[in-house]
Amino acid sequence: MPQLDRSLIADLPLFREAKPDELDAVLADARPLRIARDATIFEQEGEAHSFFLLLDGHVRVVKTTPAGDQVIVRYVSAGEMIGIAQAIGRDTYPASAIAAADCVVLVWPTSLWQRFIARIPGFAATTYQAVGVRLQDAQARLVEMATEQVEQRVARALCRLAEQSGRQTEEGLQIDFPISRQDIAEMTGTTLHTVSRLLAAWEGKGIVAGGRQKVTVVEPARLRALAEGRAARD
Amino acid sequence: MPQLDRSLIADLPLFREAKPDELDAVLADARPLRIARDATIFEQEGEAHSFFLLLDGHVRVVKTTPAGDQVIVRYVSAGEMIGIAQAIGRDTYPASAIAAADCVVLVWPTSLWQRFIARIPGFAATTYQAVGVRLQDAQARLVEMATEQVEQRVARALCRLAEQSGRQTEEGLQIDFPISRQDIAEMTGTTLHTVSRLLAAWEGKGIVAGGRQKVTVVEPARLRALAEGRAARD
DNA sequence: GATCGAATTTGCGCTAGCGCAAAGACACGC
DNA sequence: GCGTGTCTTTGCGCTAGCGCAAATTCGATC
Repeated sequence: MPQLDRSLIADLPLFREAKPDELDAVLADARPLRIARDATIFEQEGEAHSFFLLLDGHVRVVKTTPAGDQVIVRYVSAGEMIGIAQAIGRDTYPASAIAAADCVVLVWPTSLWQRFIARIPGFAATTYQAVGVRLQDAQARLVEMATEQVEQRVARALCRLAEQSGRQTEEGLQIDFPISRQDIAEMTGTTLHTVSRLLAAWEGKGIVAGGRQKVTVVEPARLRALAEGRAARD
Repeated sequence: MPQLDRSLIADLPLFREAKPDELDAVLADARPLRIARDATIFEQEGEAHSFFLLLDGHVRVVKTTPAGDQVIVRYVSAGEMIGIAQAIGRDTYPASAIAAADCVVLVWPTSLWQRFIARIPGFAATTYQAVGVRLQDAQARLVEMATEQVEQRVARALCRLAEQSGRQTEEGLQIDFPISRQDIAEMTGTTLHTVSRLLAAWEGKGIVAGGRQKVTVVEPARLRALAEGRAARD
């Protein structure tokens, strides 16, 4: 059972307005859980009986088509909630969540959702706002998928990942969890082959550095230029 | 000034739980507005000073990229709200709204949003739920864009339009507002040329019937089969 | 009903990027 | 240290669908 750092949780925007005793009551209802890398947290179309707060690690949210293709809808970082399907009126998860690295989550039964809303001031507002942000994000990606070439989309995806979860190393800004070419392909609607070729080309130009399940952005500015369709000089 | 049918408005899910006098108070604050086809209701990146309820007509919500490409994010039918950017914490519209047919809308100044939330029970819940539905929809389209071929995407778009806004005619299920090949292309991330070719092919098979700014679905079942990737026999 | 402009159709060449396949490279367990 | 499986790289052919351009049709306007 991982040890909870109460003060860290209290600092989350989600609980900014919560009174300490209410927060404690709510935390007492939570079950902390360690989740190993690649383990499934919940399954697409599965019954939504829990919601989660990601305390540590990274989670990949994936949709699978009837044909079996997978698309990565988003990556979740610590401090965000996942599995809040019931918040938007669904009783089944619209996607699967898979630990992209070892994770620590807090789990509540769905039945407590209403109590959350009622007892934690600001919780509803923050949560619904987060849904709005996700909508904006999804629409932005829709526009990108519709108008941009593969190279641009991959560059953009890497920029996002590096900004959201980049760790500074001596080599550059490294993505903080294992990510394969296949994963990048599933974020951008292409194939791992094309991603591999692109990364190889960029590595040749010194923009990124690759590795097994690893990507490091060496020159963020040039990658961003690619992402925005500004032709990189040479 | 169009004449308001109060009972029609009161029947909307949005106001299902509103008390009659509160509803009247809120409607008194509204400015009804006729909007001619192709007129802009609000502009992307424009300051969000109003929100709208679409009473009649159809509205196209469009995002424009820096490169000038347009993508149709969704079509709005009567009874839905538009321009609720401030509800999700933005002070500028993330997209443009253009009347796809002659429209009647109710307009409120953004400053009244909080009053709406406070005075109309169920309004906040319904609205946020609608945002959730849009998110689901956007993610579903993202998956489609990432995994499906153009033919499938166009078939799907037509299915959606026909279901959402189809009017039964002797020829088949006709989309209820003027829609060009270009529009369909902007919904599906392709070009008007490809859409034209696809429609011509389908028309030859008797699945749809075309026309200038007009599409009629003659055999919905076969179109759906195409949309779901089930190979249509011949 | 003649004119004009916008929407649509159609042809043609071209290429981005997919699909398949095979060959490396690396991590991990024994 | 060795084997094994997974991840990655790379080559090669092919095609879906784009871009360009020209011809055509249809509505609207005067």
